Amino acid sequence: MDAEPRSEEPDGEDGGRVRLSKRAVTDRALKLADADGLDTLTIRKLAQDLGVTPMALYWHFRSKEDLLEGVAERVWDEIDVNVDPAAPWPDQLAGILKSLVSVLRTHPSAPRLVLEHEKRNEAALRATEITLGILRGAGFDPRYASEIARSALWTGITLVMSEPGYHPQFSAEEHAEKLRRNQIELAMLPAARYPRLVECAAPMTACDDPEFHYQLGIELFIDGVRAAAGRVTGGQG
Amino acid sequence: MDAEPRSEEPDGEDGGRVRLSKRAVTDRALKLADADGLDTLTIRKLAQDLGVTPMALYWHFRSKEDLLEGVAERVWDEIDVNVDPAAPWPDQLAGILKSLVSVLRTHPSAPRLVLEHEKRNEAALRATEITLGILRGAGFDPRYASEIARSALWTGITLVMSEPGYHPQFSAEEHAEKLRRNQIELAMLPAARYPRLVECAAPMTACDDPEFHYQLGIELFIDGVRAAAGRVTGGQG
DNA sequence: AGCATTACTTGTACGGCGTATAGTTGTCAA
DNA sequence: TTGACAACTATACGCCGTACAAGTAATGCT
Repeated sequence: MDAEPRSEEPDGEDGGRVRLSKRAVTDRALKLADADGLDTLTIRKLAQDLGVTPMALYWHFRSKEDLLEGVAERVWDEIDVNVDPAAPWPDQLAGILKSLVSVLRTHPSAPRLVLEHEKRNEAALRATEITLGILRGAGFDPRYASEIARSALWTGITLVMSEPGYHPQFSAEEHAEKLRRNQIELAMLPAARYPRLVECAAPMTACDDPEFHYQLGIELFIDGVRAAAGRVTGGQG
Repeated sequence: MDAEPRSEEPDGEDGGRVRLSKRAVTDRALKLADADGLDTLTIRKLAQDLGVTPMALYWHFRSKEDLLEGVAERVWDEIDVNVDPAAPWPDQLAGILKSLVSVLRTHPSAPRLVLEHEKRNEAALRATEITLGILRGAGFDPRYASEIARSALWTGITLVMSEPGYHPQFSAEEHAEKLRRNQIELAMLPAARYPRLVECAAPMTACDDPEFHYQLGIELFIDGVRAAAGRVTGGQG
């Protein structure tokens, strides 16, 4: 069940047949998912890409679900949870969030992977532990700390997914086309009934400045937590 | 393409054959999805449930995607966007959010439906218009208003999806079992390395008081927006 | 009344999916 | 040389969405 090859050094030669490994498979899977979209990733396609039979993957993984969990774990691994423990807690919290967001942004498929395959793994546990530590240090009790830690994770995920025009499955041209149509669609709405939508047609659909989007999103969250802290703790725990 | 039966009154008799309609199909689809989980909903199953051949549904919908969009629209329709225009804007915003959350909570499949099928429809447009109106009234410029309106929608969706133990596809018993295992798993972690997780094992996994979850989530968001308002507007626009 | 048209529904089939099961090969210790 | 075992292949099954074509009941026109 848990078998893994003990041959440590498969070479990089393209010609020579290379044994598969869990890592090799998840790497390739993530690359394919990022390139073509998560739900066009099939076992058969991945196997072909790796030059093996579909069933070969089932030696390394129990199921497709198991495989995707492996990919999600790979993503978690990339998240850097080191923060300056001397900094004020809101800055520490923001630091973790930024780190999360930056990883999710580099892998278009990552948000859905993390969202849909929430099996616990080492890296995820460590990130949660650190986040909880920051919040407990800020004076929140376990109940609040848990709620807010969960909220932080979801904030990071949805920040990336809600970036206007986030549609990993589409090419750049399709994407631009979609944007144009959406903008026109909104702008052409009857201004009498939808004055705000017409007025906001551009910023509702486009995202000329992603940094604004992410900075505002993180600020919104941190300020919310800060307000909660003021309400339920004695101040700077 | 846009055909719809004009016979207005299919009776409620179980014995008599009743013509299908877009509404009848989406109703049944939502009911099935809520009961058994969104991704066990197949065209064949839905058709059997309605007592017709799978292909019968393709008279009313171009594709499964089209059908699901119809279901999502149905969900949007249920959201009540009436708020007291005399109330302070944070209360108005919270009102909309609560209405959104309450609908999503009554339909376990709704969050994913709304999230994954974001085609614009009448009801969604109206909700967005009103939200934008509140934010513009609060003094936010179109860019901020757009960002925050989007953020409000995502906050509502993720609030419901992040309620501990939200797993619509599982039965009550499976659900309880899962919770128990998760809690034990966390509580049994090495306390030296994961002190916070061990300490928060219960509130991280269970949700004895859903109201706390939702109230805190909404507060977090509203307070964040309030802080942003203080920063970028001249106060209570 | 007769008939074409429209509105639905069925029947059949195709290609693709995840994966169960069983068989084949390469590697290496004894 | 042999045999055990890890790593993979071959084949097949039962799902899925849906294209295509044929069938049937109700409706509107003459």
